[in-house]
Amino acid sequence: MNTRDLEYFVRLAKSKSFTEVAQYFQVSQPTITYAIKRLEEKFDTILVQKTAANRIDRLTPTGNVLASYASQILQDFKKMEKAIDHAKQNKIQLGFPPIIMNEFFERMLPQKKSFDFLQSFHLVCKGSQDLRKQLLSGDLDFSLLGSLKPLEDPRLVVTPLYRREMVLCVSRHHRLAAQKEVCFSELLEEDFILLDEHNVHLSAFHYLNKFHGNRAQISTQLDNLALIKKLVSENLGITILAASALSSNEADLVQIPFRRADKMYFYVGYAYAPEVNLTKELQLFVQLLQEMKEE
Amino acid sequence: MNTRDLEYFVRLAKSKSFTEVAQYFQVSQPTITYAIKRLEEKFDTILVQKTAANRIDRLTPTGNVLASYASQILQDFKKMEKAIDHAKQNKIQLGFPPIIMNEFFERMLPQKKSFDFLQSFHLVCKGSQDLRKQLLSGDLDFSLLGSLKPLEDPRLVVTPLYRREMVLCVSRHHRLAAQKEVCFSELLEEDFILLDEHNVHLSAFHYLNKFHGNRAQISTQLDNLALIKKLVSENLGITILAASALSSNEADLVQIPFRRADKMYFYVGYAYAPEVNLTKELQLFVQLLQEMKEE
DNA sequence: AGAAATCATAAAAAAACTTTATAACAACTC
DNA sequence: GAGTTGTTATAAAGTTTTTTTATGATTTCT
Repeated sequence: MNTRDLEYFVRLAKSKSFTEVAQYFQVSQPTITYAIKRLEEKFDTILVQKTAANRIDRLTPTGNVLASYASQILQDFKKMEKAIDHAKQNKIQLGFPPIIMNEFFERMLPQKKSFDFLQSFHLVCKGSQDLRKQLLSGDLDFSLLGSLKPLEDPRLVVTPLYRREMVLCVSRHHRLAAQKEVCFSELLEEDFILLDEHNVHLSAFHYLNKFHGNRAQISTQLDNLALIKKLVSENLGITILAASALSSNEADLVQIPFRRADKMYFYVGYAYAPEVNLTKELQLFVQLLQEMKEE
Repeated sequence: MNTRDLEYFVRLAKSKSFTEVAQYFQVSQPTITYAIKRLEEKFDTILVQKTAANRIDRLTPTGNVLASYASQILQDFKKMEKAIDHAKQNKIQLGFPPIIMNEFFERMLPQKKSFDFLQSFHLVCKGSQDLRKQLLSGDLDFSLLGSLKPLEDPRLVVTPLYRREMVLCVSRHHRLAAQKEVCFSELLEEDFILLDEHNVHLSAFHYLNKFHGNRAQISTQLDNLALIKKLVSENLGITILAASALSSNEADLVQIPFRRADKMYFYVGYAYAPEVNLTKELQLFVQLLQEMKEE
């Protein structure tokens, strides 16, 4: 069976016009008519309900089923093509949320064995939401993920690793720097410097802010964690981070836990699409992650 | 692109001989040669590594990736065909483990609204292991599942509902019938009458038995829950059931909880393949299940 | 009522796929 | 080591599948 027929049909299911589909694929109109006929014959069913005037009325139940399965299958074809492209380049596409990346290198690089082995990976550094999408579309083979809720996704093979507390991060010269604990309500007048959209930090801020009546303001949003730390260390604002996102040598930064009611956790795990088979390199990497978890 | 080429390739990946594949599909040998060539051209990569003598040495990395994705996709095609067949018959294939079925009808039938609406379903009553397989192969559209561990499966959309304690079930004339609690070690000499393979009850028995040194014996295995109950009520043996599997009108049967260390739970939930879209009927059914959960 | 748009069908053309026939080569066999 | 067998590749012919062109039937719009 030819997948082109499925492409025609999936488009038809949306556009509801044979002519439009033909134009879209730059083929003649009978091409579409015959393609649908072929499918109807193959599955021995009527897929499209027509009006008296031979216009498309709507899809039959079987048509709906076919449309939903076929569009999934076509996506899987694209995924497959991407996976083959990755294999050609001999590099595994590996996703890494920025905050986790920090922790990973902080901990792993001293052991240096992680260095050479990262050569077989191409690192993609993005927010967890984007990473998840890219896992599903096949752009990534494997990814670390962070979330404010325990990780799960029925479409992926997800393994949780550990969780870290979300903490307030301020300059050591900040008025709150000496506090043992902090409540979000004490921060309503502060300048928040946060990672931009798609990142968990922003969600954590919004969640706490909503809880406290949306009275706090974001002053700056950046896409660069290092820069945020720089700004905070110069006391130009404060930020919210996972406890692990701070390196030991950042003496100008102070992290303060939130009070009970405002405590949030950052859940870290890894995920991959069920079709992906873990290469030796990935298996090694998973082992490394597991070791990291146990520390 | 023609899926036949993928079928040829997937077979080739296993058999490692062009000739064998050709014989298997009852086509001439050059057909296979050309099919592989087409794929190699399409993906612009070499899929099969040959020896000097043009024999197959092994698959290249891209070949491996293609083989793994392609076989998944071919399975998905079969799934799609089955789903279309179900839609043709206008019946949703619904899986039901026998013990859950009992609880469901016990609770739902008095409300009678569940009756007419079951007409849109074709019920398949099997052990949860089989049901899970059939969900994956597309033979089932939706299924209830039971398990001794909290339900999960990355390949399915799984929703947990509730759990029930596994209990010992004996006749009211049985020597233990008056006991408030029982330890598996007290049962080593008993005649166990259990559901046959693929059922959770058997696993529960094996688990407890192993824990207690495999000293107990199964006397009878049947595939019919009603018959088991009948035999137990006539004191011909004892069995292990989920607490919910007993109806209120079965006065001859007594259920006894296990002692702490021997306690096991039966987790109940429902699952479906991610491609399935829930019809109105299924949505209603899910609602019913959720209500059942809350009681 | 005429023009424009939609889909269906038949016949021809083009493209894709398979077969037949044969060649090349290595691996056995005696 | 010459002959036989088993393997895959290639070219050319043949077959099947898909697309196009051309056209007709019907409806909708103006």
